[in-house]
Amino acid sequence: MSQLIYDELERAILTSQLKPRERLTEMALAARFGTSRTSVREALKQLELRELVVATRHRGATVRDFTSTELAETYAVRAVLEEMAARLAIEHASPRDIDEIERWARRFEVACRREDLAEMVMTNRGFHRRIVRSGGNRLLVEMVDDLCRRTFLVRNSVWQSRGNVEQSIRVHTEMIAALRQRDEQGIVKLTLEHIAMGRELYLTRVGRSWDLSSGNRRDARACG
Amino acid sequence: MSQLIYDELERAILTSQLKPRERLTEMALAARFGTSRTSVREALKQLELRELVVATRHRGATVRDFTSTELAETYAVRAVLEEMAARLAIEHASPRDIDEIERWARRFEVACRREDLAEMVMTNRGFHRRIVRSGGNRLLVEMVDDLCRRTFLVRNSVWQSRGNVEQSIRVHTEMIAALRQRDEQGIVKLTLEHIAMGRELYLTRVGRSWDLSSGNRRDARACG
DNA sequence: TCGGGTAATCTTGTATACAAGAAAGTCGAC
DNA sequence: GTCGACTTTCTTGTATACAAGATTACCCGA
Repeated sequence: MSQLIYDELERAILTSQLKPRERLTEMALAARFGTSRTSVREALKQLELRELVVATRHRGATVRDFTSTELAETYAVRAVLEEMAARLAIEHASPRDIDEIERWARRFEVACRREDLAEMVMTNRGFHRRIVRSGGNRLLVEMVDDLCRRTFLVRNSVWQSRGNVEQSIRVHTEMIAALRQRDEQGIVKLTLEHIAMGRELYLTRVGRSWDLSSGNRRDARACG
Repeated sequence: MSQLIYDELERAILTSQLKPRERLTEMALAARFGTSRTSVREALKQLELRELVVATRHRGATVRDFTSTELAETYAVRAVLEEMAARLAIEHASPRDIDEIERWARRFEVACRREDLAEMVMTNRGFHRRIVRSGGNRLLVEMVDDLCRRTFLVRNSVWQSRGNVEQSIRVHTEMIAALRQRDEQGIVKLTLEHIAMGRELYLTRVGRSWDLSSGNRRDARACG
């Protein structure tokens, strides 16, 4: 039951139905879900450990908004882990894996044509997660997924630009081709470019709009 | 309050006072800590999300024991992240950082001389965590720490061998020297060797003693 | 002696009650 | 009118009660 509440809240946060800084009080959620505070509490605890909300004593949970520094750190680690995942996928992905990856890419395209933002977020996540999964390291799947969750606020703004959507679709296609050809260098390049696109976007959009005020503008500590 | 219970349980698990497969019932823990089930419940939930225990419906939580495959996955990811951390440390560690790293190394040596296993676990953890922290990426600190937690059962057996203890102390010393000389290749080499040592140990010790029976002996999916 | 079914027990899932502490609103004094 | 202290309200922290399900133990029969 608390898992259902967690899933619903995660979905709401990832699709920006709940926005950063928004407050989530246990009683309000309990009323909304028609349950008691106990289940809500567990769901919030889980959200807190996954860093999607931040809880403060006697003030309740608020949807987390990441600082520029924290996002930079996330992208730096993601780059390293997704590069590893890409290499593993080249080595271990079966034809069936690749077929399924391609299905996710198609679902993403459909969502793009319908301009269904929530579905775009979910299918893009499915696409990338399926690639990592094909590498065979299940821990890596969890870790990359955790990192992707942290970048939700960027992902939502990414796809308000038609150009970025087109580029995402193109990169997906090229990644599938690289997988089929077992082109390790190719997929690593695409993966790193894809992540770099997200990072650039947060620098130009998020960075400029509200994060300069936080005064926390150290370099990203990216690796290499 | 639940945080105190969490800390105590984590410590007990990491130092093998609580062994894998051992059951942790909410009521028993509540009685032991002189509190109610509520706080215990939150602590257990946190342990579960950190993967130190596994909870099954209506049966309670048991200290997790990782399969050979899961440990292999952990070491593979750790290698990649610690390599990143080592490079960042070379680039960003200040002299004060390195001094503090050295202090942790000394505390570890003292613990070794006293053969205080719990203190050895904690100071070794502190040493490595401090290196990662000196790189400046705080997310990376959390992630590496999470991974280290998963290898507790190996770490405890590592240091029952005098030779391994000596080697750990030697590697620590060499890592500090590499940091002072900003020797990137050197520290990467040491880091990867250090992790490989742990992996070899689980293969020879844990792997042979009880995990072959699980029949789950796929390759480690290590990267590169 | 072994197997199956039933009942007792154990353990978690869920709801609620009470307490404490923080935030916010209000009243009064200057 | 504004500042400050006080009171009210809001929200979480903690304990407990009840329900449901799973396991376990036990008993009976073959």
